[in-house]
Amino acid sequence: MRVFWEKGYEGARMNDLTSAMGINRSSLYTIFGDKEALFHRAIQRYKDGPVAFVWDSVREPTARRTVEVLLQKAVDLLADPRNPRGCLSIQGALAAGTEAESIKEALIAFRKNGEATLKKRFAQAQKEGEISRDFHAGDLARYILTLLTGLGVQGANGATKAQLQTIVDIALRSLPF
Amino acid sequence: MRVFWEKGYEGARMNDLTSAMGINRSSLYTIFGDKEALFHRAIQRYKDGPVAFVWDSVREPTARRTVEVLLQKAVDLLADPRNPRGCLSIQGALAAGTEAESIKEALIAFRKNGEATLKKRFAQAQKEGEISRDFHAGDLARYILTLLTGLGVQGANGATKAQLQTIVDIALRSLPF
DNA sequence: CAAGTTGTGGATTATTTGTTTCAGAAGTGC
DNA sequence: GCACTTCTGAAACAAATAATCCACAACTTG
Repeated sequence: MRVFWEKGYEGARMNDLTSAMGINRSSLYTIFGDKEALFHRAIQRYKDGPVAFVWDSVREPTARRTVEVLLQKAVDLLADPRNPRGCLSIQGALAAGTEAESIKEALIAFRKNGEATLKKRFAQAQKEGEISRDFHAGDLARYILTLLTGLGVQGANGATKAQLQTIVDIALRSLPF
Repeated sequence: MRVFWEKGYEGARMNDLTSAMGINRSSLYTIFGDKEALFHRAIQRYKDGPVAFVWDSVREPTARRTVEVLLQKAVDLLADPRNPRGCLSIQGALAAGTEAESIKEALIAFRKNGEATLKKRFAQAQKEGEISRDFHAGDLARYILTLLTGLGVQGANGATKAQLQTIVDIALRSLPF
């Protein structure tokens, strides 16, 4: 997961993967099948681990709090020096070679999944009266996800934690609802 | 430019490039040198053409108007069916293979350039009293650029023009200044 | 038309990629 | 201690890559 996170799908060479895992090339193939299968496992691990907060955040008592937690944890993740820079779902999507189309689709689906989860949370907030019904819940979700992915690219560019924090502060101060 | 835009740096094979340009492989090498040199020419063309509006927008009479024009033209560009999806500077940057480091740096520099231009515009707006001095001009520029790159990823994901438009509408309605 | 420049196609090189194979070492369970 | 599974290391493979070379055609220019 960490290697794919750092180098993207095509950027990660089998040598990088085996040496990072501390196992032999032969073993890797008998255990995981091939590179693509391994990558899908890595995405799953990424979703269950480092970015689980995206799916957890919707359990906050208010939609506003959800967004606050979401963006704050994104800053923490992106600025943690123990992690590769940026976001696996963006870093990996570059897989542009026509053959890697399925990789790209898996990552887009991954992001759409997060978007849908957020949309549901906003719809609930509208039922509860926290958010005006003038908005479409899906639009709000897409807006927040745009901020989130933009933040990911900024992190990959080498933005400092303070800079990421300021971006989030500005975004939160001017939340549309 | 169009091929790199669509497939990224490593995703673009020499065959794609020669057939898109309608010239021979030999000719390409004698004219441009190698793939990397060609890519730098493509970036320049991208900056002078499709995304020139980023550097033009700062000439709008107000900072608010600058941001409005910037984001609006981004939507137009990303939704134009004649263009590849997404943004060359993002699509290409994920070229992560260690050898392509110089490519990544060139694209980061490209984006930082846009950020600096925007920062200058915001600083001027502060001098003129349009924007409160409570902000740092650089922070605002980074915030807008975060939105812009996020928009680029949304476009690459296949968002429709209406969806992109709505994101921008929300962002503009809740501009921090 | 003739001389010289420029582009062409095809073959070729060296390198790198993901993947497979296989004999043998290391470990495990009875 | 012996059968059996699991892992290892190294070699090898086919495919694809960027890049080079060269003889020949096409064109431009005087």
